[in-house]
Amino acid sequence: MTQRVMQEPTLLLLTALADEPRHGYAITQEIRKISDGQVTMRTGTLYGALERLLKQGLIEVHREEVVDGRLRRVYTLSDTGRERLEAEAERLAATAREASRRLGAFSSQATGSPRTSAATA
Amino acid sequence: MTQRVMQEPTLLLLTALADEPRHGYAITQEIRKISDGQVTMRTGTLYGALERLLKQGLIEVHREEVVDGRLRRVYTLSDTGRERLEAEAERLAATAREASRRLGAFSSQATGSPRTSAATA
DNA sequence: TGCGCATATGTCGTCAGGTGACATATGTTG
DNA sequence: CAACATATGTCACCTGACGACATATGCGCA
Repeated sequence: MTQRVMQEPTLLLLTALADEPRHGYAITQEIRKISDGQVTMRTGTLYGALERLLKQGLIEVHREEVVDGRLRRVYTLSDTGRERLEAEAERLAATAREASRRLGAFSSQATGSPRTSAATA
Repeated sequence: MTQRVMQEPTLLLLTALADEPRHGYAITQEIRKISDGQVTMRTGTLYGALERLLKQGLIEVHREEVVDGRLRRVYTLSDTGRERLEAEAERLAATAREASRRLGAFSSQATGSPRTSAATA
């Protein structure tokens, strides 16, 4: 099946829906909070992603409410989305761990020249 | 500077160079190992990424050797690349942690197998 | 009264980066 | 000698993120 690896903005979006349902604008605010102010999801990314994730069944429309005469859609994680987010988070953590481990492994042997010394040129 | 967030294949590539210098094909094999057999980096991604990362100064040509009459380039992480990888790994870990935390917060009220119990009104 | 800002949803063109298919060449093994 | 691992490389295509723009309401304040 080899599905494409989820990108971070998408992952942040799903994370923003992990604890409770939210509507679009609230999601952008939540993402800013999650990323400690580092990531501002533009509406172009947001609404495109929402549509895509709906189609993929990772999120669902929790309810629709009318506020000030305008339709507001509140989204929620689907069961599939929840499972997927769990898997992605785990995989991401593993990748990050491995990167840190290797970086640490290197710095521990300090400036040791790589085993394979210059073999011609 | 608002640089684009690094994608996972790129991060895996840098990780594959974190402990010791490697040439292209060795990198793909290492990535497979790192990802526990889940990610196979195609040559299209690989050589494109290598060129890009060279241009960005995140990796360097460690040495060039001639094997079987063919040029083989061995790449290594630059100091910048090492710092960048550290930062990315940290950020990734934080994101993954936050996702898990929120998922956990939710599942604490609905622990057990993810049932399709649509309690959502 | 109206100006700017936060809130709020949405569209569209552009672009970076990843994917998959293809090309090419040597060494090894059955 | 066929098939496969090793090895480097190109290219067209597509997805998804980005940035700019459009639009509309409520609210504070000058």
